[in-house]
Amino acid sequence: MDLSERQKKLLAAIIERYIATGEPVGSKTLVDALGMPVSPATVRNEMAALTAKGLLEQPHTSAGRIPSGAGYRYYVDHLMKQYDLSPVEKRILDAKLRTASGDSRQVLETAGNLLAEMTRCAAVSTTPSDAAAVVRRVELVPIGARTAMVVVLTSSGIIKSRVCRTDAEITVDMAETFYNIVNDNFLGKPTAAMTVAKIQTLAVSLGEKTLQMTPLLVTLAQLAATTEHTQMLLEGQSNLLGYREYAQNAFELMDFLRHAEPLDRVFSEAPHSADGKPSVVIGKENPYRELQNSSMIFGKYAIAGHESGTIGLIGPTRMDYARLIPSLQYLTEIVGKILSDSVEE
Amino acid sequence: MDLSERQKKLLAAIIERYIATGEPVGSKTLVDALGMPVSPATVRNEMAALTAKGLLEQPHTSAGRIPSGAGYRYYVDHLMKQYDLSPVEKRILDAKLRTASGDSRQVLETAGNLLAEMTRCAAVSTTPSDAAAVVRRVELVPIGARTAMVVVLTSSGIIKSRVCRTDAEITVDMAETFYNIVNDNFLGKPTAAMTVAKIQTLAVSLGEKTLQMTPLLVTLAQLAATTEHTQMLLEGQSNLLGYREYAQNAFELMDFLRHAEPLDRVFSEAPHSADGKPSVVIGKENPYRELQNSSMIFGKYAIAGHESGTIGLIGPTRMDYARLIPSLQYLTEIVGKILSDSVEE
DNA sequence: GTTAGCACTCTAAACACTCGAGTGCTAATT
DNA sequence: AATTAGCACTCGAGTGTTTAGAGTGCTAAC
Repeated sequence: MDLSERQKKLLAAIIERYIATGEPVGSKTLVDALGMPVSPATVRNEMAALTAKGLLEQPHTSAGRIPSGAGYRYYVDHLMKQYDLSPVEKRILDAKLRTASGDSRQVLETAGNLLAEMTRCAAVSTTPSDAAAVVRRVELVPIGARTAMVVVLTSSGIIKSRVCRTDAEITVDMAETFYNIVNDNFLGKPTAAMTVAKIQTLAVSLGEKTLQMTPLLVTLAQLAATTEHTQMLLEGQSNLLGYREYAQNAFELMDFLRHAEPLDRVFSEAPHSADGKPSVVIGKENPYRELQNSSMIFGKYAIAGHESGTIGLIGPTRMDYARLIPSLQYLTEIVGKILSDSVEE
Repeated sequence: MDLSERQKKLLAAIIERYIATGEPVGSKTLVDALGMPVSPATVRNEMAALTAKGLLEQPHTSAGRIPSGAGYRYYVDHLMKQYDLSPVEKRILDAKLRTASGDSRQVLETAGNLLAEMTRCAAVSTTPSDAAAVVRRVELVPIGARTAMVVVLTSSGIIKSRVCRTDAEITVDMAETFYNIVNDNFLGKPTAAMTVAKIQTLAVSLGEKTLQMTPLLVTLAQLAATTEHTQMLLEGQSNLLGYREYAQNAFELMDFLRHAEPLDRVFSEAPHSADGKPSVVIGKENPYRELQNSSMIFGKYAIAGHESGTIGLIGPTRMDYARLIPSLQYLTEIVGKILSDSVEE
């Protein structure tokens, strides 16, 4: 698909104007607003050509043009000039995220909130996960006579903890047995191996002594499960209501977003550029019907060098790609950096 | 306000029908649907009487009646027959909540989700808090050479933890100093006393040795802060989009809900019945304009006997009070019970 | 006290009409 | 050969009018 220089300029102008206003762009408006050194008629001819190539669409005969999916795609791939965040904005983001640091979920939550606020889109993110992770450390923190906190640390730096209540009192002896069981059976093994089933067979084979501590072990298994099963976080969905294009089917989309599971699949199925650049999925390119008049931008964040989770944006197809892509990219970077901090080098 | 038996019956019928259909109820429809042993004309007379008393309203002269705020209020206070959850439903709720147990936030989140799902309303909840809480225990869990997890337990049973990274290596000696500082200064004191400012003056007075551990102490202060500042959780806001009455101003309401702070105030300001029954705020009774065509039902849950947080429902004024009130009540009870489990007796 | 009957009211839907932004084509201009 | 002015045409959004129907209030009869 080759376009003349003028066509490129025009296409970019049309798309940018449509993104800004949300209304079909007509030839006259375009010439007036952009001060192009040509007449509306010329512009009309070019627009007809671009329409023929499938880059523009006409809602009806006597309306202006709006970009087609292919139009956006061409724009994103070839025309768009990305607008990076200013150093000041970056510093503000940094600061806000740092204060949330500590719990990965909280970092992602604030990241999502910031992103939603900045972009007026819905922000989605998945908590870190690493299927190949290995159990690196388990700790039992006494809280009360019959309550303890179980802490798991994996090789990929994920830390999870949960409070657990046992039927019997937790003695030093019992804690020791717990550590022994853990050391013998789970340390250095993949988290996936630490299942409830495995623990039950273990409890049987070890006999009476372990009976009182099954709650502890079960909690451990549950924690292991959460390190694998990634959670989805969704922020700022209400932003979408501000856009004309969602006036009718807002409910459908929101309902879709609320059921995290398919979204999770969207991310893993979608093509993602290898080089750390965010991926863009535009309108109909999307496999799910509910998302076909939306676009998504998403990128992976890496903890200690491993791609661990995704942060994404969902908004109308006429989103401001030129600004949002760099914003998202910066955020994935900084989130990765912050989350890596809790992993030992 | 005294009504005849027939008027009561009629009012209840009108409200219930309006709740179900969302459309103004006319005299004929009412007689047909309810098989009342009177004619539409009689019903009309009674309706006129109820309108005169301010319990019903007419959108326009030739439409049916809809309940007024006062009408709902009368219904909720005097007419409504509450529908409890069935034992089966209760058991299902129980089970689902139990699996989330461990982290109070997670319990509330699932509770909110379940509530939203069941009621098709938005569910709000606040994490437990207790201003009078005292620091009962602090633990430092080693994670790596320079990473540790700080755990705080308060007298009201709130447990919070966060991972912290220090500049220097964490030695046994250092941990001991940390415990000493904590024991001497914070244990048994209110969480509110454990502020960053306090910690800084402390660090100065104790000199060099504590310098390396300020990150740990700061984390501690942050944790203390989170035990006081309650968080708001909001689930199922998209449910609201399903109702006709929110067609236009959905955005306004959602935006209001998203900014948790005022909602927090709503809960604390609103009158709450003393006896553990949920409170109901109907339409215009609400102090905030954005909520004035919504109703709220909310109740407090208690951890170990102390009222600790709120769970609430927000929906259109024509919500199904008869079912939602008992559902909410049951949920506050069970959430309180589950959260109390992690507190020692 | 209840009910049938009837005139009255108001909304929502259907329809006709106008206005204007925008188009595509053709012929003139550079 | 590319550009542009001119012009007839299209279509949607907005406006006024009409009509059907649901629902009401009132009166007089039961």
